[in-house]
Amino acid sequence: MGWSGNKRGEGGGDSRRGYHHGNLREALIEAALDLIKAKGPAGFTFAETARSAGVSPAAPYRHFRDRDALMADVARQGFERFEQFLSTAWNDARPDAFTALGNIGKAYLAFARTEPAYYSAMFEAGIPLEDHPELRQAGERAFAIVRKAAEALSADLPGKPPALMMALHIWALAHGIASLFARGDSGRRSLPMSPEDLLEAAVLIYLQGLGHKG
Amino acid sequence: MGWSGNKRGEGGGDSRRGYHHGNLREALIEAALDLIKAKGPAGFTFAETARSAGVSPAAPYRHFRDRDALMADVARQGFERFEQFLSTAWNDARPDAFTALGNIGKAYLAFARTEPAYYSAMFEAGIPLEDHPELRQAGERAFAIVRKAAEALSADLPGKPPALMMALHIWALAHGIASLFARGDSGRRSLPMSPEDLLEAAVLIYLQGLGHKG
DNA sequence: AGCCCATGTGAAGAGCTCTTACATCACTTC
DNA sequence: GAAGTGATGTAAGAGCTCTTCACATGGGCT
Repeated sequence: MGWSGNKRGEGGGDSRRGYHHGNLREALIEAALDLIKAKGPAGFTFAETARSAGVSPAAPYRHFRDRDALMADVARQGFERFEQFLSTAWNDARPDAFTALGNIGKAYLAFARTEPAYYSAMFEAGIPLEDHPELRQAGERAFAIVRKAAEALSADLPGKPPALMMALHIWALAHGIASLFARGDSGRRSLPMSPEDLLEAAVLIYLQGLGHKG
Repeated sequence: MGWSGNKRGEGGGDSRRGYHHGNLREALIEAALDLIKAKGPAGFTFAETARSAGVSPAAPYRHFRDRDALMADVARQGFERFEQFLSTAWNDARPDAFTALGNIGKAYLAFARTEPAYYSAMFEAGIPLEDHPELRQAGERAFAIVRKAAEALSADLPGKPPALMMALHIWALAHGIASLFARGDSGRRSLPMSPEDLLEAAVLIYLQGLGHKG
């Protein structure tokens, strides 16, 4: 697991000084991200990733079993960053739960917009979750942030609506808006308002429907 | 355009007696749908589609410029069916607008579940809309059904909230739930309730937030 | 009947995947 | 420190698939 350190005693931006790359695993993931960003999740091959990282086509097989394993690792890393991102936005319900939930929504859309490659790998690459349990777990950890927020809000609402249901509704709403309207810069559809405003309005209406005092 | 009739006279299920296939374009689309259903939108190739239709690998190039053109045509056909599906569910606001909107939601999820191949081609294939204007138009015609429903509901709500915004919210919600929870039979995540119930509850809460009398 | 062009075929070139044998380096052990 | 050892990368190649060419076929029009 401890794959974080670069083995060469670094001294500069010089990328490959010797025979060994030194950090090929990370370099492959970065190359894959660039290719996904440029040509979509289906638009890259194992050999192309190797070429892009400056190694022979056989080298990646030392680190990943096949293309899907690389894609799954990109997605797993994406979910971990996503969890961080959402957790920072939630910021332990500060200044208050309602505002913090709004920040989660903005963070969700910001992630989809600024990290389209991760977002594609996570949600659109079609990786079978049953073959990659660690990927499923990473996704559930990210969802847990939204669920925690829903629990905090539920406590202040009349009748204490089920937090899991609220979390699923909010996640689906954010995901739907991100998928349909906030992908890449060439937005897929024109809108009368920004995706962020659209999501904020939806969440506000939804919470009012649950008895939140606007 | 008149591509409906089979040119060869005979009777019988015999598929290709002569040199020409007779209806290759439609056969390729059907083969592509089967392959998308089996292996995902990225899991088929032009040559494989040809093989599946029983012709040589070069034959499809007479009907579609490349793989993307075939995929775009599948998606366009999918949007047209989708529009029909939603329109039937709406049924001109019968028996009443609220019930009919619920039927649209159920139809949305039913389409995603029973036609996963079309759904994948429409929303997950990553076809650039700017390259295929007829595809964008087909998508907008389908969205217009939801917008019509939103307009009917808005008229009965206090303050007449903007129908376009309502339609976008409902579409995003349905799309998010379909993408996350109602894909294929190997559902991606376990749920405490069916996707249909989840969506129905969300729409109900949302409309209550807009002042709908439950 | 005969021309014409839409439609389909077959062969060839390019690229990808994955394997096997070998080369090189980092770290350990004496 | 020097040799051993395992991890990491290279080179070469078999088998496959995709895509493009020139060529074959036959339905429809005059």
